[in-house]
Amino acid sequence: MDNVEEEKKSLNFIEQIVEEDLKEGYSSDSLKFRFPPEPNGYLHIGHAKAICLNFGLGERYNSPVNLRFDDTNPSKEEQEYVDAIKYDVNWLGYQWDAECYSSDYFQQLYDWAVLLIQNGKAYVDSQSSEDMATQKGTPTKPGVNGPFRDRSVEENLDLFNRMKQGEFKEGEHILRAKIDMTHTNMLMRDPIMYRVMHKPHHRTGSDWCIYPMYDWTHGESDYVEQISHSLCSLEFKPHRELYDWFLDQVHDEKLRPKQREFSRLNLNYTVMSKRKLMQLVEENLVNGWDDPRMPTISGLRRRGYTPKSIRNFIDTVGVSKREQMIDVALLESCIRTDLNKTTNRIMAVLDPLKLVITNYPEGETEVVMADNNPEDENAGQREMIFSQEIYIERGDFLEECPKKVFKLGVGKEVRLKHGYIINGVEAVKDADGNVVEVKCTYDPKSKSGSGSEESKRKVKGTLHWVSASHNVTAQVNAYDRLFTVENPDGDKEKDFKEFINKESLSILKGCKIELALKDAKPHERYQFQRLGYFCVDNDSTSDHLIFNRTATLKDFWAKKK
RNA sequence: UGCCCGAUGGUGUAACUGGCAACACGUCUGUUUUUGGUACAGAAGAGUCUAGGUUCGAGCCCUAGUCGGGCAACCA
Repeated sequence: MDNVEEEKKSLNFIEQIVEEDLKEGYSSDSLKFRFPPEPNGYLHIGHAKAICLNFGLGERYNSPVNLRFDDTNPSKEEQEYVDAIKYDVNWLGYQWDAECYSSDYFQQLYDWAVLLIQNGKAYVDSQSSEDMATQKGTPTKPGVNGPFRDRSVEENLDLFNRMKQGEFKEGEHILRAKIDMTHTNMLMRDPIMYRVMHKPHHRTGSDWCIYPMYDWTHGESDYVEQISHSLCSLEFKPHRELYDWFLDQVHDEKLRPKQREFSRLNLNYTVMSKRKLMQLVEENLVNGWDDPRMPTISGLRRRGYTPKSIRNFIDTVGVSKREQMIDVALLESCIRTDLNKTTNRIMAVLDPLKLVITNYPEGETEVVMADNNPEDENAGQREMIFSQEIYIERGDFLEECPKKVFKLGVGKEVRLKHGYIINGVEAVKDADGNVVEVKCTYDPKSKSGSGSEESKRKVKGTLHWVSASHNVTAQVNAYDRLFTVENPDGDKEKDFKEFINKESLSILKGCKIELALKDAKPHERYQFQRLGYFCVDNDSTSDHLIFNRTATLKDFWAKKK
């Protein structure tokens, strides 16, 4: 049955490539993938695409997937990021086969570089970066050979060795591959393989003062690990030629990895580059990498997103070679679908307005039963306390309420969910004319679940509520999109930060929550009836409850207005 | 004056590799509902960037354009 459905779903182009390879002789146990983040920042939803693609392939073909940290630039990389990345990948529900580091291969890479020098395929250049840039030409103009291009093997070997020994300052010498300065692909114009860097590395400490560049490192690392399919994003397409050239230099009879490229994921109303996300964090425009407004995995987690919803989202957007600009509405749809089935419903009043039921016996309370989740028969029921004074949502009262609007008004009735049907009598106002309290009457025979005729009446609106003396006060963080425009970095004139939505966070204090949540723990998720899905924040304590709004419910009425 | 990708409803992805353009999200309309949620039923919305060509037949193949993106860091 599962197979039938599997069969029906068409393969994405990467899966088709793998299938093709399998048909043409790859054994199924030769399949191996990898996810290769650079530990210089936190993972975001775009990385989730790469993670789900690679680990998804691993699951599909029962193949190992390595987690490889591409740590060849000690000036940007930190252990903190390594730890955060591992946490995120696990959280998404994936287990890597081996935890690898490009830095594990520094010695092997060095030995191969020596081999290239010996074969006349690499040389030490000793010019300034400006001179080298000039010689490199432009996309439309071929480059020219530099003066050190024909150094002898012996001299190159000696210089390269002394680079490694730390005899030179940064920028004095670099090692370049000797390919073709007139190549139409700029990347093939004698690309740099090593630079001198007197910086401690988060793993190798001060063992090295030369560090390999990405192009030289990546393919050879794939080769060492025997990765069959090395998947990366589209901008690396031109690098493939170089990837293959470098592999040619060291390849023997072992499996030869192949690089293939797919498009990045972009979401509207946010930015997705690590550099820009870093800026938001460093300039305190958000509260850290895990700010619930951030498109980072950690941000989404704190916001209340589930791994399942993210995986489902990634599955839905697909894999192709055209730049995707996905509507956040799709992401939201994914989390709603998940949470609708799994979260218990709770009454929470975010903007409380006191309501007094004048014909309800003063000082009396009673217990009413409430379903935890109408979508889940096994979710059971809980008790709520009903009393004469309760809170309703300020926005649910309109003194003069039109028939078509399902709210409480003076002379207009409404049902209190799991409670009684009430009828508005009077709006009590302060000196400025603000409504501070609403008086109403209730129909004692209309109690929900009582089975009475009165309880079965059709009433236009149903309100959520919480007893005025039986509740817990909480803070609710209501999040909105971080940017006011669909593509904040799409404007050439304006900086993306000019489009930041100043109302992206509304902190609501004094929210009244049903007593059942008084001991709610961080990460717990609930549906606040009629409002949306909420998640207990990391910093929440029983003394100071904090909820983050994950997503609102779909609101037909809000759109209507 | 170059090289490399890409182009299918508003968005994204399909189309059994040449046979009536489908699915999801979004939008709209009903039904049900003690959440203006969910569920259910239905509708609108593209004739596949353009022009040629091959073919009985082209979104798929070929040619030439157009448009969009990428390529000149001692970044990855």
